[in-house]
Amino acid sequence: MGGEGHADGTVGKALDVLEMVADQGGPVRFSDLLEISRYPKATLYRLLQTLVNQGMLSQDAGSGAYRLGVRLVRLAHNAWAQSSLAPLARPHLDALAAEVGEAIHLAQIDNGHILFVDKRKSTDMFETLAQAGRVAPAYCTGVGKAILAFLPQAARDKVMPQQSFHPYTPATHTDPASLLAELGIIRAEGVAFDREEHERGIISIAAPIQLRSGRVIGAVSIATSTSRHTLEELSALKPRLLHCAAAIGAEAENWQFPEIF
Amino acid sequence: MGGEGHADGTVGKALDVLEMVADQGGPVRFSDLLEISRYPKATLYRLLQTLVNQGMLSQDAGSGAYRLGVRLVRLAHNAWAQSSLAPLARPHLDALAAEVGEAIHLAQIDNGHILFVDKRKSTDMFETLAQAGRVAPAYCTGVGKAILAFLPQAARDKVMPQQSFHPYTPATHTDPASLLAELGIIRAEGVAFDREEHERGIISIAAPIQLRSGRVIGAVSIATSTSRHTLEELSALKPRLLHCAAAIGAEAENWQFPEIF
DNA sequence: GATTTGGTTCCATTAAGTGAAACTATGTCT
DNA sequence: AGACATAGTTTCACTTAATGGAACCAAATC
Repeated sequence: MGGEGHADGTVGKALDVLEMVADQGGPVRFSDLLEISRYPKATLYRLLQTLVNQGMLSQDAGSGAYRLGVRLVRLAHNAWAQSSLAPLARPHLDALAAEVGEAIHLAQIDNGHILFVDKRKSTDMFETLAQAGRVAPAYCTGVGKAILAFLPQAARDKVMPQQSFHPYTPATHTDPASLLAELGIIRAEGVAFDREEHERGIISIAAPIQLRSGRVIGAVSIATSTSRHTLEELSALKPRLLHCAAAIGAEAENWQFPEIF
Repeated sequence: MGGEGHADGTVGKALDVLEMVADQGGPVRFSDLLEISRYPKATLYRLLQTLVNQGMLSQDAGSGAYRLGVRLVRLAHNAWAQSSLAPLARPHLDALAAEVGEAIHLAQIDNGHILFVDKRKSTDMFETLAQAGRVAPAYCTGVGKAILAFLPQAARDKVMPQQSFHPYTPATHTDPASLLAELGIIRAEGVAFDREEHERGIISIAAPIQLRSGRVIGAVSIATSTSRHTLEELSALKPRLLHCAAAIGAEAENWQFPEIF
């Protein structure tokens, strides 16, 4: 089983194409996609047609270029509301943000990558890479490491090979061994630090959000810049952060099944 | 109630199922979906499996209930950034919001319904139904009517039958004829008013965002509550609103094809 | 211990997706 | 203008994948 291609059936292929368009980050022409994908011309063409038909993609009138359709925005609104812990964590993040006055991030893991589902920004003075809906690598972010550390062995084994270990900064982990070593420490301490591993000058302290069963369902972090605070100063916020994470976890507990009728 | 139905191929069906889950607004069990959908058991089962596999749905560990997957949030982030006019309109909305101090909405039309793609809220004192990503009917919102009014005949004919004309308030249009009549007035005036047609106590003034070619690509509105302002007061903001809409339209003009590399 | 309810798997049937190649529409070079 | 490439669309014999009725299994419920 290779690195990628678990495209089950036609639906898988269609979604694969959708993802390709998403990755391009802008309008893509047919021939560009043809080059990137391994699908033959006609097949790709039909898949695109179908996706456009379905409103998942929209086609530029003039150029014929493809971009993601607005239907996705609508679906995601629902997804965010019903599937992420964002709505539930909201008040807790607000409280934490008000108290510490720094940027707060809420993240979940998605297929080996970190997905930011909500955030509060301290001030627009500096801008972290992260925004709600954005993705980031797990191995070099506070939230990522916090989640990885508390993942059950099996899940971690599945996720580790998905990490690229690209050295964003001199402080970035560049191999599984050193990361695993740190994960051990994180398990012991209960929080993870990002020591400018993803972005130079940006540091954070992160805590996993867990259910009583121990299952990790996400992470919260307090992020700041080195010009504003030191790691030690962040460290001082540990109790407050853990409290917030615990509060969110507790609330997630009795939420399993919002009974519909 | 169905209507709908133009499910092309397997992909269409899968997306149809996805939408069904989205509509439920929460975890759904297999049998619930089985009841709602016209698909046979085995077929529905496989479709769900595929979607879960693909991360478009996630399945609750304990109950086996389905909900929308986080992958959607990720995709939507891209969709929002690349396919809506939100990023481009951002500074203009900020400016307008700062100036008028009321709630600003930016919307596009999607399959006959209004999709809010961005907003600025005046104060959290009152909460409009609208939020980024949310949908609302076209026939009873300011932005909706502004867009409908300037749509080319053919497009409008396609969209009108999709309106439900549900009477949210006493002021809501309840038939195509009265709506069409107002659309004429809106075309003449250049702006649309929401006179508590969707939500009691909420009024707005909306302007279409158009390209030089005349094509409508969205609408901006200034919304407020009747307790804060009258329609006449809103009317006074018309020049400022039109200016904002024009500015966004002008910017959208030279944006057609952001040249990728 | 028997029966219902909710979910999963089988497998012959059939429909749907496939893709090489032919075709059309649009530039672009000489 | 004619020739030539380039980008996108359609065709059609072929192959694969989706279908769904029915059987099956598991866990609640009688």
